Amino acid sequence: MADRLAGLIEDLRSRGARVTSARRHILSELVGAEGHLTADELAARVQRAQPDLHLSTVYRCLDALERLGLVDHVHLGHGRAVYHLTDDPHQHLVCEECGVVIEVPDSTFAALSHDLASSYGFSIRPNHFAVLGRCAACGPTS
Amino acid sequence: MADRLAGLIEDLRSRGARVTSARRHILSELVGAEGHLTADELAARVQRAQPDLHLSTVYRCLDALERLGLVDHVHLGHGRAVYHLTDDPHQHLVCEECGVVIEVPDSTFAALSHDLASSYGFSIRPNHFAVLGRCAACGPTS
DNA sequence: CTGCTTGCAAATAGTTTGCACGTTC
DNA sequence: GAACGTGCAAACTATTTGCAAGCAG
Repeated sequence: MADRLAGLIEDLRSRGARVTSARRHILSELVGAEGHLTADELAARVQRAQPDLHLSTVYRCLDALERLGLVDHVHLGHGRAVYHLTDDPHQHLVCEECGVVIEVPDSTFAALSHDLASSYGFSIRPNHFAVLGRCAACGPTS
Repeated sequence: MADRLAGLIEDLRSRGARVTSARRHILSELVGAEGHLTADELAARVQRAQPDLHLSTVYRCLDALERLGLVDHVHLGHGRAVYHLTDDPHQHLVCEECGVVIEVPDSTFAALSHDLASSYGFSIRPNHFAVLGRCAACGPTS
């Protein structure tokens, strides 16, 4: 876990981006949470250690990290986006009833991805879409 | 086409909802456009015939129509939602580069839907998610 | 006529931006 | 010390809501 963070920091540095306190904390929280954090949540968590970190800084950091390819975001339907690290590729199932987010391996979408490529020439962007529906606990759509 | 509109109006009436000028126009535009309209676009089109129709009314109408099951909306990633009629079920592929929306039949997702149901007990909500990626014209993710 | 609908203005949520100051390399 | 990053306030976009007036049933 500490190794993973160290690797990410190293990535940052090696691509010529500056390693700041805000970025270090944000990456650290993302590693700790294993993804799925909104900008809000991320700000709240980092602020426990660094109270004057502003929400807009979180957005700018995430934007920079995304541009560098370390982070990606997914829109979960009703506005708010969640951010996660790009290593450990996965897709998201979101329950519209209870809001739970289930991670599923990329391989689940391999067949679909292939079909869409051959039928429509369309390339799915990995890690960047959420599938909406209802989870097992909430039962099928009534 | 006129028949389709008449059927929708009838649906409205039979479920006890009031048939207003705003609702009639909105349904008419949705039929004419074959879906994929944002609230903005919808307002602009209806305003050609009924200039004082307010955007908030469009949202309220769409909300009512959605509650009645005639209309559904999809979030295309960066905020704005598009609305479409619920008959003629289909899914949406959205190109992140050029924004084009490609409709594909529900059947394309049948296998995925089945897999997710059996592996995770998760029921995909039909017609309510968009798949992001890149269209044939824009080429695969660089 | 009674309540569902609408127009309008103002509020909200999520995110972005301008600018002056602080920090990293 | 030059360029990049951050804090803060204000702008912006998409959508929702309160309220008084309007129209459908």
